Formats: sequence, structure tokens, C-alpha cells
Amino acid sequence: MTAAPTQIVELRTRDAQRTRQAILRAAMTEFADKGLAGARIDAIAGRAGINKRLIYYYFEGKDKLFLAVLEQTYADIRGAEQALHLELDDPVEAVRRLIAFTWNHFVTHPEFLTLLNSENLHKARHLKQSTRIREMHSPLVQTLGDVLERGRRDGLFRGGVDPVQLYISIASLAYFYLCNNATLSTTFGRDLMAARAMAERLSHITELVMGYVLRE
Amino acid sequence: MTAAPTQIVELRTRDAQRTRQAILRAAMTEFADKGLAGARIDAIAGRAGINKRLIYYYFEGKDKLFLAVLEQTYADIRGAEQALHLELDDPVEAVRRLIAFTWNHFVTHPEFLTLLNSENLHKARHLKQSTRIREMHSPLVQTLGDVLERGRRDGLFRGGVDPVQLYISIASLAYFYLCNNATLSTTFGRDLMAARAMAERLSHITELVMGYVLRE
Amino acid sequence: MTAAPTQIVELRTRDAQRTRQAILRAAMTEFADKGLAGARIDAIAGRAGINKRLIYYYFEGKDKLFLAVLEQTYADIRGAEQALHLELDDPVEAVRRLIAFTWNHFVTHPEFLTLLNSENLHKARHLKQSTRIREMHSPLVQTLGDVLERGRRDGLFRGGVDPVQLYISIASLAYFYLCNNATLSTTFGRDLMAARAMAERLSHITELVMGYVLRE
Amino acid sequence: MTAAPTQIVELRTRDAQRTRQAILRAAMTEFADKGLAGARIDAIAGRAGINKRLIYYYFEGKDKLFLAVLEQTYADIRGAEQALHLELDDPVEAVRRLIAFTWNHFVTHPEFLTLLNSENLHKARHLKQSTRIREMHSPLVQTLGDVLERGRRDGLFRGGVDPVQLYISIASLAYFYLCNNATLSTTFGRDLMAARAMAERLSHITELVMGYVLRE
DNA sequence: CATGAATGAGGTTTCATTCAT
DNA sequence: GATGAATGAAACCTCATTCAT
Repeated sequence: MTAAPTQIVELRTRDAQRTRQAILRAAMTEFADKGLAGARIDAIAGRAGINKRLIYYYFEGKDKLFLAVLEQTYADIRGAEQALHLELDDPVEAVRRLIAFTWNHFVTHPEFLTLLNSENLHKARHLKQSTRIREMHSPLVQTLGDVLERGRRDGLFRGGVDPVQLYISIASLAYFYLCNNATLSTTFGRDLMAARAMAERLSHITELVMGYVLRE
Repeated sequence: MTAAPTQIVELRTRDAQRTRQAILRAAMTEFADKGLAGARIDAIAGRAGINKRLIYYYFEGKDKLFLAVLEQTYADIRGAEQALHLELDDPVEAVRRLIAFTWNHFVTHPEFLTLLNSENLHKARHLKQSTRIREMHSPLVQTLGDVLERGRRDGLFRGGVDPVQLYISIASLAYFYLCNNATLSTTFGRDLMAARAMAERLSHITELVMGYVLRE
Repeated sequence: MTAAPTQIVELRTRDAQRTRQAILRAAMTEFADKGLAGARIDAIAGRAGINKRLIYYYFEGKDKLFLAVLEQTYADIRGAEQALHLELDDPVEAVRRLIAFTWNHFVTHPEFLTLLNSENLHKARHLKQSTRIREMHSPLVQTLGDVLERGRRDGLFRGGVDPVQLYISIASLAYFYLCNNATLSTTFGRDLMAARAMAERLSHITELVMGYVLRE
Repeated sequence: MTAAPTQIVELRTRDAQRTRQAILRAAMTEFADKGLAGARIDAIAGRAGINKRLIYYYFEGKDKLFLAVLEQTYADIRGAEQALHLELDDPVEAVRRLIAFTWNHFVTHPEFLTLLNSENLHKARHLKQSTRIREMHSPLVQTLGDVLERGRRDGLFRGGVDPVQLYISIASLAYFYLCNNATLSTTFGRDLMAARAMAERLSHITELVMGYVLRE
């Protein structure tokens, strides 16, 4: 008899979590699709299959919801990066894997790209209010720094490479191509999303970065 | 005596042109600042110092205006690129100058970056309706292709470099850093817009690209 | 105790229905008064005593609202016609009652006339999208056809009278007089809405139509 | 030498008349097509192939222009009616010709119908300001009255027929069918504008009216 | 006689958000 | 935990009309 209320609470909690997740997922799609200003609360509610009012119940409003989406998205990529355990690889392999991972993650998570654009359009207004974001990034810089240092000590890598600078370059080369694909394909009159073009891009990026990192 | 009517025509024309330009400039700023969905027609009229109705008189509506801004912006960068006359330089110098130009243009025309983002958010919907855009880009590809070929013939450059791929990479490395500066600065906890950081970025990009292009 | 939730549901429903009805009534007046293009959403909201936004909540926009009004108006007249139960009358009486009913309905529902005009100005654009309209009209044609046939079999009516043709004539004779009353009164310099003129018109119409329908 | 200025003035005057007529024709079409509220000054200028400002030069504004169109349209039909010279026909033929003429005029001048609707929607507001309108109608009433009286004296027509009442009925039977054709065709599911249907309608109207007018 | 440029008022519609249950 | 009804502010756009030449 005493189990019942507990179970109800659990169910409620579970439902609550499910609803929260549904909203979050729907919001991610909508924000990625339309940008912050273009996204519609109604559309998010529709996509999530819930009543609009619930969005205000779980998140406080559009901006807070946007931040929640951003944090989630960042957590996903940083988490996946840590799961690579680059610190266990030999340096050359580690950098190659980071490049491939970044490219693949961007390819499979296109929403990340446009969410970043939106947030930058707003000058990181939301992100600046986040306490969790900064600490998510130090492991990445730390790990990549260690890899570069190990490579240098092994006589494989050039010295003086800033891990942040390098990471930004790796991201850049994937990001711009994927995110601006529509205008690039239009202006250059090529289908840059074709499987072949994609494969070429990844090897181009890899050559470019490895050519820089590797000594001579 | 015969000059009078001519002048009248000129004045008229000049006023109309001036108004058009004022609108275009104001729109560029507003669109770059807020994105397409976030931009406000009222704000554009305010910035341009004209009556809102005139925007509809000269351009047909928000979307057409956005396209006009995009075309103008593309025309600016492609025009400036042609003015570099890379075809007259020796190949190494030509690539270096293209890198520096691209970086500087992006630095001094930050609106270009966000306008591109907006257009990509809309899957190049506007650009696809433009007839002028495609032909703006062939000279760039042509010239860069020639430079790479000359470099290869001189035994300086590696062969098989696709000019489109390379141009995209040059743009990528500048674009991502500048355009996503707000989130990058926040997540990595560094001021990436500081003069010193900027200079370092440019030399990093140059090294990366030249290291790839140059043989050995 | 179980009644409570039911009542809540009823109240909710009733409120929504009441609001819908209020909008519909207000829209009918406004559209009839000003035509589709001349009608103002603000005015409708004002007349209905509700927030303008609700019009878009319940109906999707001006055109959909106009269609809803049209359907309602048609439903009213066709419903009232069926309530006459002409099929129970003897044929002569049935036609007389249809004439009188039509005249009276038009007199007491002047909005019907102008709504029809508006819809015809738009070439029945709205009505064509309605699924309910067509089926509303078959009973009328059916019933009138039966009346005419019964009259013919009884040797009272002439044969070969098309019920649609006849109904159109009955409506015509009432419609034009009432609906174009303003210009007719002005051009002919008579007050056609005076009680006496109205009575004369009805008997004129009746004579005209009965003279045609009755044999000899 | 003295002829020149005169000629110029004449040309100007002729051009002015031509421009006026062009505006009037364009306005007639536009008003008939869209109604008063739906008509656009821009569209009228476009149709007339003239600068919008000229409309204000020749007519004072939208309402005055509408009145001018109305007067022109009425003048056309009343003029054509007088050209029939019904007073010269034998009474039966005269009524038949009036019916046919009315039907044909409405068929060939559908703009007249919708213009009347518009004016009635506005409760003859414009027409009431016209001085010419009333006097245009007396000849019609006079002539029809004479025809009916002659027919009565000849023992052909029933007595006590009000010419205004009869004229209204003739107009009604044609007007409603033609003007509300779109909704009637839709609701009754028939193409009432088909050649055959049109011919049937005219004979139906003729039978109806003649059956009423002729004695026994 | 004719015109391109300009305007202010007001129109329809949209949207994030809150109320009341 | 969930919902349908309601709202005010503001968005885009339209329109008849006037200005300046």
C-alpha cells in the first residue's frame, strides 16, 4: 500500500523528464531550423506534441529554453570528444581521430552548427549566463595540449602549436564547408554535399592540418 | 542653357540613387546585426532616415531587400578580389595576398559573415533566385586555378589542388574564427579579438595554408 | 458530485462557442455592411467585444472567416426553407408560401443579399472551397421539383418548369428590388422601402410567378 | 501662322480627352472587378497606362472617379434604351424588345451589374450627389408607361401595371441570374453561363413577363 | 500636361506570453 | 502535471494621396 504513492511520484517524475526531453528535442530542431528569432514557440509545442503552456512551466521562456538547448548541444559534443580518449592514442593518430571525429560530428549533428551561428549573432548573450559551459571546454584544451606536447617530444610534431588555435582551425575547416554549404553550392555551382565531394573534403582537411602539425 | 534639363534629370536620378543606397546600407547593417527574421523594417527605415514606405517602393519587401543586400555584399568582395590582380603576381605571393586579403576583408566587413549565415539558415533561398551571383564567382575560381597551375609548373606548388577546395579552406579559417568569436571567446575564456590574438591568427592561417600548398 | 467535471467541460465549451458565435455574428454584420475588402478586422473585434487576436485563433484569417459567415448564412436560409415543409402543402399553396418566405427572409436578413454580392464579386472563390454548400441545396431543388410535379399531375401547373430556373426567378424578383433599393429609389425618385411599396412588390412578384406557373 | 497655337490647343484638348477616357475605362474595369474598396488607384493608373498623379488631376479622388464611372455607365444603358425607340413599336413587340435588350445589355456589360452592387453597398452615396442621374430615368419610365397604356387600350395588356414595377422585374430576372452566376453555379452544381442555359434563361424570362403583361 | 519620389495613417497578421481552470 | 482561451504589443505591408519638378 505504501508503494503506490511512491510509484506515482516516480511515474510523474519520469513523465516530467520525458516531457522536458521532448521539449528540448523539439526546440533544438526548431531553433536549428529557423534561428532564435525565426523559431516559434507554437512550432516547438507542436513538434513536441505538448501544450504550449508547458514550455513556460519547464523552461521560463524562449531565451532560457534556447540556453538549455545550447548547453545540451555543447555537452553532447564535448562528452563525445572525451569518449574518444585521445590521451591513450599515439599523437599522430590522436590528431587524425580528432579531425575525423569533428567532421563526422558536424555532419551528423548539423543543428550544432546553426545553433552556434544563432548564439554568435546574439554575441553569446545566452552562453555568457551559463556557468557550466566554460568548464566543459578545459578538458578538450588540456587533452589536445597534451597530445601536441607528446608529439613534439617524440620529434614528430612541430613545436609552438597553440591547442586552442589548432582546434579552432580543425573546427573551421569542417564547419564552414558544412554550414555554408547552401551558398557555396549555389555560388560555385557544385553539389558539395555529394558523397564524393564530402569524402574529398575530409581528406583535404586532414592533409591540411597534418601537413601543418607534422614536422617538415 | 541646354544643361538645365540634363541637370534636373541628374538630380532626380541622384536622389533616387541616394535613397536606394541609404536603404541598402541601413538594411545591410540591420540584417547583419539581427539576422533576417530578427531584422525590423522599421529599424531599417529609421537607420536610413527615410519613410518606411519607400522600402517597399524601391525594393518589394523584406526578402527582395535581403537579396539586394546579399548581391551587393558579394559584389563588393568579389570586386575587391579582382582588384588584387593576383594574375600579375608570382604564385607564392599571390596565395599569400589572397589569404591576407580574405582575412582583412572579413575583419573590416563583419556584416558579410553574418549575412552569409542568415542566407544559409534559409538554405540559400534568396541567392538561388539571383541571376548575377553565379557569374560573379567564376573569375575567382579561374584566377586562383591559374595561380595554382603556374605555381605547379614552376615546381613550387604541389599538384592536384582544387581551387574551390582551397578557397573554401582559406575562407573557413578566417570565417569561423571571426564569426564565432563570441562563443569561442566565452568557451575558451580568452579574448580572441585582441590585437595580438588577431595577428597570431592570421599568421597561423598563412602557415597552415602555405604549408599545404608549397611542395615538400 | 460527478456533475462537477461535466459542468466544467460544458462551461469551457460554452465559452468557446459563445466567443465563436460572437465573432461570427459581428463578422456577418461587418461583411454585409462593408463588403469583404471594406470590412475591417478591427471593427469585427470591436463589435464582438473580443480581442482581435481571437479572430485568428478561431478562424484563420479574413477569408476563412468570410467563408464561415457565408456557410452560416446559407445554412440559415436553407434550414428555414426546410422548416416550411412545402412537401406537405398542396402545390399552389406551396409555391405561394415559398415566394412569401423568400421575400420575408430577404427583408429580415438583408445581410444575406450583400454577402452574396461580395462572394460573387470574388467569383465564388470562397464558396468553391466549401464542402458543405452543395449538399445544402439539393433538398430545396428536390422539394420544389416535387411540388411542381404534383401540381402538373393535378392539372394545375404547366409542365416543363425547371425548379432551379423557377427558384432563381423567385429569388431574383425579391433580391434585386431589396438589394438595389438605394440606387433604384434614387434613380426613380421613389421610396421603395415604404410599407406600401413593399406590400405592392410582394403581390406583384406573386402574381408574376403564379401567372407563369399556373396553367392557362 | 495663327493656326499653329490653335492646333496645339486642340491637340492638347484632344489628348486630355483621350487621357480622361483612358482613365475612365480603366477605372470602370477595376471598380467592376474589385468593387470600390477593393479597387486600387495604382491598378487603374496601370491599366490606363498613365501616371497615378493624373487621376487626381482629372478626377479629384477615388470617390469622384467612381461617381464619374457610374454616371457614364448609366448614360450608356439609358442612351441605348432610348435608341430602341420603343414608342414606335406595337406594344407587345416593344415589351419583348425591352426584355431582350436588357438581357443582352447586361450580358455584354457585366461591369454595370457589379458597379450597381458596389454603389448599393454604399447606399447610393455617390449617386445621390449626382444631378444628372434622376433626369436620365424619366424617359424610360415615360416610354414604358406609354407602351403599357397603348397595350391596354388595344385590349392586349392587363391594366394597372406600374411601369417602374415592371421594369424592375425585367431587370431583376436578368440581373440576379447574371450577377450571381458564380454562387448559383456553385450551389446548384450547374454551369449557368453555358450557351444553352443562357438561351433558356432568356426565354424563361420572356415567358414569365409576357405571361404577366398579356391579358389572360 | 505629365511624372517619379515621398508620406502618414491604417490594414492584416504574428507572436511570446499569461489567465483560469 | 496539463490545457484551451485570451491578450497586447508589434511586425510586415498597403493605400490613397501629395510634393517637387
